[in-house]
Amino acid sequence: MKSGESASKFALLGVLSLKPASGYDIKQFVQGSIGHFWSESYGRIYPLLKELADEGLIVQQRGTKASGRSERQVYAITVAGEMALRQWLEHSPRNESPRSELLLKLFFCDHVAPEASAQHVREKKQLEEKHIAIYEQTARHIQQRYPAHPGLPYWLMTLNFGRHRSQALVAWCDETLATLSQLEKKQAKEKTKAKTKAKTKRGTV
Amino acid sequence: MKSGESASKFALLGVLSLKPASGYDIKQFVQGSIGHFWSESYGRIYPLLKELADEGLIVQQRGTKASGRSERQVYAITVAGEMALRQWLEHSPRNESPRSELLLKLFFCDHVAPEASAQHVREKKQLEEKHIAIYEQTARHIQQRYPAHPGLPYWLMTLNFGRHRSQALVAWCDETLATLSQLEKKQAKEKTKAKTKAKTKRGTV
DNA sequence: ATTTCATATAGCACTATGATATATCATGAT
DNA sequence: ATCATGATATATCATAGTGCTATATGAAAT
Repeated sequence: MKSGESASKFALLGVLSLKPASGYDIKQFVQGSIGHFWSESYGRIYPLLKELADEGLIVQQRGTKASGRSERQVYAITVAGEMALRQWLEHSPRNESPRSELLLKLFFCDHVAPEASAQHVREKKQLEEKHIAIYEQTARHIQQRYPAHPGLPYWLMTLNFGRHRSQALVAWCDETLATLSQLEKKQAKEKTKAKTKAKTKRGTV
Repeated sequence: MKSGESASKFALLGVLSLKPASGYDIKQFVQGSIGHFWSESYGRIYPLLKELADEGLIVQQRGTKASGRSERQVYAITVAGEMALRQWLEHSPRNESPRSELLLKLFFCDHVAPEASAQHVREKKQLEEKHIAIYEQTARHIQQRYPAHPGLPYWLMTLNFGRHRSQALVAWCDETLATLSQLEKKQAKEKTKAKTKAKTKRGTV
C-alpha cells in the first residue's frame, strides 16, 4: 500500500475484520460504535469498497440475498486484507489537524459582546456533559454485553479517551465562563464611566 | 451570507480584521497564532480571497499590475466584511466531527501486539507534553507583549483550552499505558501456559 | 557569480462531506 | 385493499479542504 493511503480505507478494513458487511452496515457500525472519534460518509464508502475489492483486500460475497432486501452487496475481508490492516495498525498514526469553530469564534470575539461568546461556551459545556454521560453508559453496556471479548479493553480505552477529554473541556468551560462574566462586568463599568464623562463634558460645553 | 457558508471564509475575515494582509501573510498568521486549533491551506486561501473580494467583504489594496508577475496582493476588510464577521461570531458554532487515527488504531488493535499500540500512546503523550509547553510559553509571551490588547483575554482562553485538553490526554496516556502493560503480561502468561500444555501433550503422544 | 532561502501565487489530484435521488420492503393506518 | 411512512440500501454530485508541486523573484550567503 502506498504511503499516502488514507485512513478511511483501513477504517473499512477494520470494520470488515469484525464481520462481513455491506456499505450500509459499515456506515451504521461506524456511527454507532466509533462515532465519537471517527466518521465515514456513503460518498466515500462505496467508491472505497470498490477500490478495496480491486486490490484484493476484500471480496464481494455473492448470492447473499438472504432477507430478500434489495440487492444487498456484502463484502468480506481477505487474508491479504488482514495483513494490510495489521501492517497499518503498527504504523504511527498521523497527527490530526484540529479545527474548532468554537475556538475560532472565541479568538476573534472582541468584536462582539462577551455574552454572545458565553452562550457558545455554555452550549459546549452542555454538549460535553452529554458526551460524558454517553461514554459512561456505553462503557457499562459493553462490559455487560461482551465481558470476555478480546477487543473489550481497547474499546474501553477509546471511551476513556473521550471521558478524559470531555471532563477537561467542561472544566475549561467553567473557567472560561467565569472569565467572560468578569470581562462583561468590566466593560459595563467602563461604559458607565464613559457615560458619566460624556455628561460632564456636555455640561461643561 | 448563505447558511452553508464555510468557516474558512470567516477565518480569513477574522485575520483581515486585525490588519490588511496577503494570502501568504494569512497562512503565516494562521500557522503561528491559531495553529493549535485551526488550519488553512493555500489551495483554499487564494480562491476564497477572490470570492470574498467579489462579495465586497474585502478589497484589494495594491493595483492589479500586469508587469510584475508575483506581486504582493494585499487585501483589507471592508465595513460590510466587518458586519458579516460580527454576524457569524454571534451564531452558534457547528460541532466538529473528530477523527482520531490513534483511536481508530487502538480500537482495532487486538489484531496486533499491545506493544505496538503502547508505542503509539507513548508518542501521543510526548506530543501532548510538547503542546503543553508551547501553550504555556505562548501565554507568557503574549501577556508580556500585548498586556493591554482587548483581544488578550480571548487569546488566553484558546490557549487554556489546549492546555486543559492536553493535560487530560496525558493523564489518559498514562492510564492507557498501564492497562496495555497489564494486557501484555496476561498475554505472555497465557502463551507460556499454552506452551506448557503443548509440551505435555507432545509428551503424552 | 551563483546558490540558497524566504516570499508569493497558482493549479491539480486526491480526499471527504452532506445532500439528494432512487428503489425495495415491512408495518400499521385508512 | 391500498396507502403512507419509515427503515434499509446503493449511488452520485456539488462543494469543501489538503498536500504537493510548479513557478517566479529579490535578498542574503557562499
